[in-house]
Amino acid sequence: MPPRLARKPVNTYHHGDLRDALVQAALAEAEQGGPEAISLKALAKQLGVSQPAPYRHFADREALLEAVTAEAFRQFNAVLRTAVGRPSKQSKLSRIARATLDFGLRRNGIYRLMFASRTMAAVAKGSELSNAKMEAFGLVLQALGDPAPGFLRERHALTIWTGVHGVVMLAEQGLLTGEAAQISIEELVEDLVKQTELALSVAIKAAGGGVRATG
Amino acid sequence: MPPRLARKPVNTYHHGDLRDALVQAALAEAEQGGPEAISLKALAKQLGVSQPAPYRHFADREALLEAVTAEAFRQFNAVLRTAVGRPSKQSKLSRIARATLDFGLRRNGIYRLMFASRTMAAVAKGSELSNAKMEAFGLVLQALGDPAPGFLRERHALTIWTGVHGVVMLAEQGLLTGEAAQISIEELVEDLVKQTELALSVAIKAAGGGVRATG
DNA sequence: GCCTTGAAATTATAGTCTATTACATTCGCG
DNA sequence: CGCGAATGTAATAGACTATAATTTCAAGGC
Repeated sequence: MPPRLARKPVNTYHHGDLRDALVQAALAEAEQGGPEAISLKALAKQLGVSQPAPYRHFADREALLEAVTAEAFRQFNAVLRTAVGRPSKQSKLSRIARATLDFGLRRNGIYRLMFASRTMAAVAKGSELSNAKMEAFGLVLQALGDPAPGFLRERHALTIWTGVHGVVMLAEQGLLTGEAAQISIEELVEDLVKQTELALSVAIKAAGGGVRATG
Repeated sequence: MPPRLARKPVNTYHHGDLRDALVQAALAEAEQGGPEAISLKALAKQLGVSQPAPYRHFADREALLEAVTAEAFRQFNAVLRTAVGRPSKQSKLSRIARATLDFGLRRNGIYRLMFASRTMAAVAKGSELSNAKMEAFGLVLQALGDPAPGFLRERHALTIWTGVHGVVMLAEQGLLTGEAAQISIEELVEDLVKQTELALSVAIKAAGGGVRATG
């Protein structure tokens, strides 16, 4: 008397949802060992299918990596949205910077998949992946708040984003620990945020006293 | 009448300097396709030796990558030293930031080898590689000039370094081009430099008006 | 000058991974 | 029900890392 499973008909020839299972399993692998830890063969074995089965769903390893990266961006964006939405005494910019830092350090394998692998470079815009990427940037833009004119906001969004990105990557390399850095990573990011906010306010004033929110 | 070659006895069973040849050839490969483009087998073929020959000189692929990375850092440091030393109207900080950006974009495969691969993570300090890495940071520190007390210099050296690093990595991902960025990469770095210099001068004043150079 | 010795290569081979081809099975729609 | 598309398997080829056993060569002691 096999319990009627609404989905996932166990013990069938067909897996049921191999494509999604592959993406999820690969994401778990990447979380541990980064992009290079993803092996189609190992994933197939782990999921109990034959070794070439994944090729039914992905043209090659790169195609799987792309799908995994898109999923990673979706999770990242969810984290950013939470950070932006949560009420706090800190500025939105500070919250989003901290959230990015946290994600980048805790889930570094995935972070590297997203930002430091060759996979992203060859991606067509308009693709699932490209869109997810753009959304992430949009969230940072949004975090800078309304008071600045568009081009200033963008400029400073880029500054903060690249800064945090650099902190994450160098921290993972061990370049920010040990005797080289008496300053903590968190302090460094906080510095970054303050610098950006300072520079933004200066720029706004310079742009002519009474600039209003432009959207 | 074969021309007497001081070294490199062509056509001998022993290559002569396979180790160094491997490092140089691997560096060339990495320059094109990044760390993952380095294949011991391909290098052996290219250099005209048998496939396992490289293992006489490197325990495994990772050991070669480490040696290559060390060499890459030596070249990078030479570039930085040149940038610092060259007389210019721009600040040292600006020059070193631009030099890093230029290196990171032009020789991105190598840059990724140095800063965005897993190789660096497991490196013992005191090693050839670790030392080369530390020297690079020292040069950035030095670029911030004398007027700041040590801890402030370090703080801002980290800020500028992480910022430029982030710009390079995101630019390579295509995240700073297209409609997303109406600002040029060079402008972004210049912004970064100015922000850092501004923040540093503010910090120095805050630290108590008449702070002298402390070395 | 020979002869030992060790470094630096070589051939042979095992094992992992990506990827393709040809064949088998199942789902689902008419 | 039955047929075609989707999804899976088995078999196989080819690239790469790595190890083991063997061969070549240069060089120094006697």
